[in-house]
Amino acid sequence: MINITFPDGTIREYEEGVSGLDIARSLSNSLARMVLSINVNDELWDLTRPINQDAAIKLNKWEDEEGKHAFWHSSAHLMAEAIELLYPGTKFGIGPAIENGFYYDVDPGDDVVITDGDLPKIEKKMKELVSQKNSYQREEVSKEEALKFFDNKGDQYKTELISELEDGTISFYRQGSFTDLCRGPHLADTSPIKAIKLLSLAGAYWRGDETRKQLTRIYGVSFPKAKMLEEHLELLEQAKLRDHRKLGRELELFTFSQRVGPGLPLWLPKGAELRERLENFLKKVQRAHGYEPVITPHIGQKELWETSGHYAKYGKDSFQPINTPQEGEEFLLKPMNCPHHCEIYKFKPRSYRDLPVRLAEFGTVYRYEQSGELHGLTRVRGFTQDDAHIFCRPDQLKDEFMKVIDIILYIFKTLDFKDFVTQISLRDPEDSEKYIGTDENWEKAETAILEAVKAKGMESVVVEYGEAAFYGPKLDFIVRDALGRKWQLGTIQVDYNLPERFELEYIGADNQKHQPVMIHRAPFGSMERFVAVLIEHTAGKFPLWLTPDQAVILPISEKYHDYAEKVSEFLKNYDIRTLIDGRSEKIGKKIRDNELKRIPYLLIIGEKEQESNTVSVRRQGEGDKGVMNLEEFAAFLQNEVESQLESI
RNA sequence: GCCGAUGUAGCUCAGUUGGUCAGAGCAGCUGAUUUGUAAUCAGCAGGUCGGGGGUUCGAAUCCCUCCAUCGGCUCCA
Repeated sequence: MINITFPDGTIREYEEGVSGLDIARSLSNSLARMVLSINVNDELWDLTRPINQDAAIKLNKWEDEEGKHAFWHSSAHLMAEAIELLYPGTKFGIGPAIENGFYYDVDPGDDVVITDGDLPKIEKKMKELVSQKNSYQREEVSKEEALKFFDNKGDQYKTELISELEDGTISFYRQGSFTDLCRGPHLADTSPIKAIKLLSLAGAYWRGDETRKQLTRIYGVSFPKAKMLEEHLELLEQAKLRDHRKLGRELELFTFSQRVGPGLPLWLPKGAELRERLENFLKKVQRAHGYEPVITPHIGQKELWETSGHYAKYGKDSFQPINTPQEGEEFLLKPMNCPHHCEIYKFKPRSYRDLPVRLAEFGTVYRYEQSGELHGLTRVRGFTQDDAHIFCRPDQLKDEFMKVIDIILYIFKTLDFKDFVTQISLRDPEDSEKYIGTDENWEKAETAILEAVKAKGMESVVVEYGEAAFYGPKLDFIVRDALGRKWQLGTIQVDYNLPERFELEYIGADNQKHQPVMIHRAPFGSMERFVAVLIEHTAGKFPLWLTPDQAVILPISEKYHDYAEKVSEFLKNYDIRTLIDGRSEKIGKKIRDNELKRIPYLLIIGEKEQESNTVSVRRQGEGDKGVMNLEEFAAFLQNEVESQLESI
């Protein structure tokens, strides 16, 4: 007999060789039906794998990540089986469970192309296979056997994977006619997989390497209940309604023009209004934190970026130099603002007493992103960074870094961004070629970030190696869009390299020259990306202080149209933007209902209101706020905006 | 850049196997209506069917090519 310890601490005795499924059955039949995988001493196991010693276990159901993982991983194998039957000779890459479903990378051979239209066929085959209730069987194999098996099959992808594994750690899983190299765990059999949907198809380089073959990646999702699939698909549909590209057009915030060029957004009046409100908000915050605004041109001599090191690294893949009538003269559209700001720092000798110098600019930059990378407003070729560079003494670095963290957290809080991830991006220790600067400088910069983050008590921060900028490590703030894709917004980067390259200095208390440290930072990241994510987070219902049109004026008949115009003009003086409902408006547009719903205030005017120089105020979703004269309303609204900002 | 898909009026979409297939709704314009809030009525106007080539007696429909967009991959200063 062996002792099995449950998560709640209770211990029960079982026969040696008992399986997770046996244990679940011993507790209740319904549990046995719902359980999908098991943790044995914190290792993920199959339910059917025998337990031969005392162990602490946890049974994983659908609700547990580990349960879902096994479910989707098994679904991936099932899909592979279906594909192998439909496309004999297909070779398989990897097929993992992912956050929302699973995929498998397959190589059906050079003459075979799998397209969207084939997905239903594969789906159907999978469902057939499910009904066979094949079990997933684990088998430990030697490296030699494993290599031989896939060599016979001619699957070079699997043999490549196996050759990197250590003998004695290799296992196969079989279900039906399909055998895969796999660590597991898997479901006991296919029967729980009740609902399957293959979602999309994409090319994916083998092992993520651009120089290697591109396999066909098939994405799918599966569920234990048909209803759950329906709900999942419904959720995806809902998310599409919040897509910033759709709302951006509907709300008339921004557009693109093929004639202007891909990735070059055109901000429409309302979008520009929204953006301006955001910029003003940030300017106010920055003023309070000792930042000084600067303005620099959109181009600069190529030499600037040769000095910074950017040209050597990105020159070929950038917008190419601008030539002038002067032979040999070359300018670049600026892909970043740092060199310009460095030159501003150098404008005059700096004393240690002057530091930190914080130079801020909404700087528009141009980067030639790969065509396939462009994405609405989140990835564009011309965008405006809410950029600033802080030049400080080494002893001020940690404190300055922490202050920037405060600003970013404040802004995220203000805009109600709760679901963000913070990530420390360090260099890849294996690949020093990718980075400029000395090891010593990198050490210092990385240590500074780690210390600042620690001092801030940021616990959930993730450390990623190889994600650093080529000139320095950074702390990134990452937010998800409507469809769950991650986008980096705020960023803070520590840089010892540019100060060196630009020979920045200050005179210390010892009357000697010293080199300042530079912090690059952008709380929004870029106005474009930030607005995109903001649109998706708010579904186009912006907070009052940001919303482009804060009130809609409704004259109940044409007679009051002139008065409506007057009200609108009056409120403009208070920075309150209004729309006039067009039903009674001879010239003008009728406001669509869904648009009207997004405007927070409704001002109704009729005879009574016109005579008394007032408006009847309604707040969307809250009802009547009473009759107010125009000054009162302006004050009321401004008050609301203030209190909204203060309550943050 | 790579893989797959898509591209018909400002927007959302119909257009079966190539032969009145250039259509509808919304938006727009012109009249009428004057309404205290999820679509007032009538009429008009809108498109080299993404661009260019080709096949055909005939192409929105088939083929080639370029462009843009979408889903991914790679990239992301």
